[in-house]
Amino acid sequence: MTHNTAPPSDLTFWSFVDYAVQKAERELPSVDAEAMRMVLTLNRATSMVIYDLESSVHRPRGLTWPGFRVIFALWLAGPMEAKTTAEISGMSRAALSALLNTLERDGLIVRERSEHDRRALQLSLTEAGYGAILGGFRAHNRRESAWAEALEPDERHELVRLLNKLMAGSTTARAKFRS
Amino acid sequence: MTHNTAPPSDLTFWSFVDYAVQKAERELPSVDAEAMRMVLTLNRATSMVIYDLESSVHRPRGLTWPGFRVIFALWLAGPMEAKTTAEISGMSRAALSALLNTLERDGLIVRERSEHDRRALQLSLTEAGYGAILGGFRAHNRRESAWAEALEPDERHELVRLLNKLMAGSTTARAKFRS
DNA sequence: CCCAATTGATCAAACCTTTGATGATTCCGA
DNA sequence: TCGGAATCATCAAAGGTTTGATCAATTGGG
Repeated sequence: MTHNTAPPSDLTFWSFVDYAVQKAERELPSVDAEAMRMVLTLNRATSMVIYDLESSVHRPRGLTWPGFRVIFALWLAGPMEAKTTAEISGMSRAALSALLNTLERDGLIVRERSEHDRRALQLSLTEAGYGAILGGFRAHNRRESAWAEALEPDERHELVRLLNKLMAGSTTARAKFRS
Repeated sequence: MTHNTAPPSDLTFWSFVDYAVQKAERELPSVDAEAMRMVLTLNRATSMVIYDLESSVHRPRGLTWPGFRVIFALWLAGPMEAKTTAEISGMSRAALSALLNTLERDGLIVRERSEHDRRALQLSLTEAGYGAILGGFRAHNRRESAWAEALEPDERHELVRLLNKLMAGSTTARAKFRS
């Protein structure tokens, strides 16, 4: 990889993946270019979707994306232990702890000590929490629909299948998981 | 959606998407369940991959994931204006500004005023910056390979195609973009 | 029964991100 | 040419994330 290559003048968000993969392939013969392309593309597509959902739906309603995920999980699955909430919403216990401070301060959730294990925390939504999710989720799902329309129904299924297969492979890949 | 449903006792990271989609479909007939499943799955798969890359490759080497992305872009495309760096690495100009403070303090990049436009900032890697990326990228790409092995080659291509089609649809979806 | 190991939660420090405001430069039309 | 508008970067405040440490409650082997 040369040190002082000038960037192509038309380098843009859309062209960067192709540019990066081609250049890496050219200059580093040992690189796994297809894997690189897959991870780059996956990362970009997801951050576009999430940024859109967060900035157009949730922030205007006073929720962050992580905050929404937690309220959403509690809405769907009902009151549960904080440990479970952390696991199913894909965050560490420490991150949830910090996030709960905001949600509790805003009156959306309630923290209670569990009865059978006084170390554990029981989480539940307040009425305000239900209110926050009721309006928010419809708008959220409408935007999900708008995104999904880019694909044909069978393409959506195939995308989900491939993503699930990718995740299932994490065991083989010996991936590191959130603790 | 009932208020006090008890969560199934076996609710886990892996079962949550199915559980959420089925329950939402059952209780909210108007929901677009397939769109919901697609976005949930996309989000999970990506955060697993990124978490693994960041925690197993980059943090042990002293880089965060956003830090890696910026160094990576500068390594591939050479010195460029900060505005371009922000765009191709998918972050806002303000976020890059904050990130550059860390990278500059750690001696990985150099900030210089552009000559033809004294508002603009020219970014380039230091020798330490090159050093950081050289070792890091190989380890990074090896983990990308490990993830990619979960799919057959044609499945990888199909996944990339579908993700690109999804992103291309963002115009139709009138998605909100990072400014 | 008791103490060491484990588990659940929080804290602390460092970092990155968002939105909105502020300053400095440059551009462009009257 | 002059002055308002657009552009580039940074700052400020509020939030969420990470890793590693700390503290309390519970569990289990001797």
